[in-house]
Amino acid sequence: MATNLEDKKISKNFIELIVEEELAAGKNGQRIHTRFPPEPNGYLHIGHAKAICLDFGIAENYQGKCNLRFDDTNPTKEDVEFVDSIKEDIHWLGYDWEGREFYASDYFGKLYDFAVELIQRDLAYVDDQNSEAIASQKGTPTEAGTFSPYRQRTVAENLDLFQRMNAGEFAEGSRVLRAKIEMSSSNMHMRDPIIYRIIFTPHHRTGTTWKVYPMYDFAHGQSDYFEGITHSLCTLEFVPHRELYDWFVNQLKTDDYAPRQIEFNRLNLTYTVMSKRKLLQLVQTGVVDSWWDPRMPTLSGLRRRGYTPESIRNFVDKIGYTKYLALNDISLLESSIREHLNQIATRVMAVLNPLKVVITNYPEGQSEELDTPNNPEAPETGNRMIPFSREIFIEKDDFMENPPKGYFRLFPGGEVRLKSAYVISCHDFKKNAETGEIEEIYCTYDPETKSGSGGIQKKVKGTLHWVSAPHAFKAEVRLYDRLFMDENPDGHKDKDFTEFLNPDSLKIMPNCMLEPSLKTADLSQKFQFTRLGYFCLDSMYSTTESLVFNRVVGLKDSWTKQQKG
RNA sequence: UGUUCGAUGGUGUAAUGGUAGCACUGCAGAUUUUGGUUCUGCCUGUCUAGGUUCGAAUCCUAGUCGGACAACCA
Repeated sequence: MATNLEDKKISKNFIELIVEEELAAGKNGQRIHTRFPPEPNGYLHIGHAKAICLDFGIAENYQGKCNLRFDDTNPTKEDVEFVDSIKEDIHWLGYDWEGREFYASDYFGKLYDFAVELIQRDLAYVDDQNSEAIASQKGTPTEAGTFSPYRQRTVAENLDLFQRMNAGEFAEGSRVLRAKIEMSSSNMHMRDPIIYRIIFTPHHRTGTTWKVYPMYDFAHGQSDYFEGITHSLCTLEFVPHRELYDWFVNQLKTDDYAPRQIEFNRLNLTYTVMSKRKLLQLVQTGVVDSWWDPRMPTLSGLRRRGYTPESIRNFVDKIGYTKYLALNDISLLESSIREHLNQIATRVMAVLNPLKVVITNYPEGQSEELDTPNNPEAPETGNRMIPFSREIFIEKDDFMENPPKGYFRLFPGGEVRLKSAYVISCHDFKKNAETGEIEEIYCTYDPETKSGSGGIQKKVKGTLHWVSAPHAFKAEVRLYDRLFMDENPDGHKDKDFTEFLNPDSLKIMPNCMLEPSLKTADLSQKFQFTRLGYFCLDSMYSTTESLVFNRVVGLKDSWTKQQKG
């Protein structure tokens, strides 16, 4: 059968192979239906993007459907705030659920009825013990559990009690409903799992209608079943839940159809943490400014940082789906965004650490407009004019009084080309006698070397970026580095992940000088600051009066690497 | 001393019994008005031991190592 996959890539992941086998066998009438089931208790991160791409991607590639279903079975943790951000992030990534927006809470009635049915079939009972007592009877992975003293209650008594639990007659934690399965199962999840608990916190959608709420295991598979899901894709830690998932579905099903749970490896990235709890901790302790801080691996953070949805989808496609617990190198993510931004970013000039250069043979008060390409990788984007004058700024790093071997930039007696302008040579400089700091440098330019003029093709080693001092405007630029200094910050048993926080993950550069065209920059644009990296406007701190730019990622820099080397 | 899932270069991922390939990283070199891009080359791999087979990364057995599992979380 023809799939959209075939013209995209050659190799398929193990889930696609399963799907194709089932399709070939005619399972479920060759229907493919997945779901993305976030819990609305936090912001989506790039690990969720991996799941989203799989869930929606499988549907897309096999002419199927993918539902969005909020797994909102725990009102004490969930909130509408997160529902909206989750929907926004999925759309931003480029996926759509075509109106099939569901909630586990949509099924509270059906789930309650199913629980009642299980009680009637003597497959569920009300347990009056507290959580400690229940836990102690659970046994351990190597020892069987023991029966609850309430396991043999009559159907009538269970029915009455469960109804009264939901009526609010009993305190939170005083009673639970348990499935009656097998206390000696080698799978802990099968040892009479709790399926309903009493919660009085109002639910974000159903308010105070319910006093009992289903547990994940009692809601997820059944919700899949109600929605006609064929493939319920989740992460590896749910492998032991599958037996229970199937058990409930088998009690529920009336024909051949049953959803199938398949587990894949979650995303781990070097130099970052991915758990919602830890990300929340970073927000609450003020390490970052919000869930959408540009250093966060959240989709909102990556978006603010300047990552494109294309680059994230591309990255996810490259790391693949397996059952191996992998730790993916962050450099692969960085290469994905560089690859995309290299194609689409407008090349502009910005100087982060300005050093004034006076071109002593350029007439005072004169200026001119020079032609420069917007993006050499995309010639169709055309050219624009940039102003040039007697005084310009270059990067402090681009001048050295005593340069080391292999330094291609400016030094006394040396010459360089100014990008899209002229070749200049340095004949003098001013140095602060006390601090030793270079304050100003003096150069002459060669009018014959104007870029694109067809004049003298002088060969110089280096080309520098620059801005015209009287035309440039000041802006703030924020440079980001990885949040953690350890490759696997939460992979140490004896050390807390916060011990590895990088104190230099944010560097604010308040006095950058930018070329005038950047004054009208907007949030939709991506830039390459020539020779520096990729940048975009910051959506939180930028105002029309004072612009703030974020560095998405630096350019590859073999010079710095060589120096440190 | 349980159950269960897994193991292919530094990292991630292909090869579905028939030439171990790709991407990232790293290292060289070429090109370049970005020390970017692009191009070329190089480095490095089937956890171990048996077995099945003409042939094993792939199948079988045992071992080693790693993960998950004892929330009224999802």
